[in-house]
Amino acid sequence: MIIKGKNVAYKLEGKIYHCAMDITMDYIGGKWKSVVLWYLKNGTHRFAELKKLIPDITEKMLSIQLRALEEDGLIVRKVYGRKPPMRVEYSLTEFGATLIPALNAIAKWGRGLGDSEGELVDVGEF
Amino acid sequence: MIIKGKNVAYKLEGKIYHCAMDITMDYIGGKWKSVVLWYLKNGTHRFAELKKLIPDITEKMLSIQLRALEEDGLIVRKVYGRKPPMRVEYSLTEFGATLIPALNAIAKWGRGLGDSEGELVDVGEF
DNA sequence: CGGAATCCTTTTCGATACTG
DNA sequence: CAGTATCGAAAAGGATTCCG
Repeated sequence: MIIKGKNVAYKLEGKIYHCAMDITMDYIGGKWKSVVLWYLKNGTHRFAELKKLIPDITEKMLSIQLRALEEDGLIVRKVYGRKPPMRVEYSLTEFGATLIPALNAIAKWGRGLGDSEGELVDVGEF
Repeated sequence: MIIKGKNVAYKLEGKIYHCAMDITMDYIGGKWKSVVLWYLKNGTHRFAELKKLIPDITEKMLSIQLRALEEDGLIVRKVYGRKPPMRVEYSLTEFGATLIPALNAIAKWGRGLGDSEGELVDVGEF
């Protein structure tokens, strides 16, 4: 990032970013985060629901992603009940909701490509 | 992705995607691709120019990312001259240009966060 | 129900050195 | 100038089992 002949960068939470893309990608990058956010975009979901919506993710990965997203302040985790059959719900925070336009743009491009170049396949066995 | 009670997915170049986010992320995900695309968005750049614009990337990584982006059809590589002091230019393809709205949305969010929460630091030593 | 623990494999990343 | 080659470290991802 070059401003008026000087090399400058953003410093955020101790990390240096030379480019705004980097910042966003640090929040939504990786294989799963954007997908999880996508499904939380339209409302609250429980752990098992997310696992069903994202069949290819393992529970371990889902757990890791949810905790990372929570640490970043993008989602909230709410626990109902304290004994084993408990209910945990995840939803976007207000901060997380600011990502929605970007998420929509990303999904729109993917959908466009999928519709024009790809084919729909049935994966009903899930 | 659930349509009328059936589980369907996109199949694109042999890969299965359950979610449109996935498709896009396959093209722009990872640590460097989006940054490279960002700098090519506004015009052609040479290898060494990109290296300067993205100080933290190694030549190896830059090379790998550029080849991956080329394989995906997002950028073109043009070589001028065939003997060692040669000139190689990279630029977005028409297909790559369709990503610009999404890239803009991603950068906008990062910039917003950087401006409100981060600080600008001088990294003039580059 | 909603994970955590463990172990393992795969992929990515980075430093350094070298080349047509 | 624009990369490759090589190596090793680190991170990401996956399968399975177990637990409050």
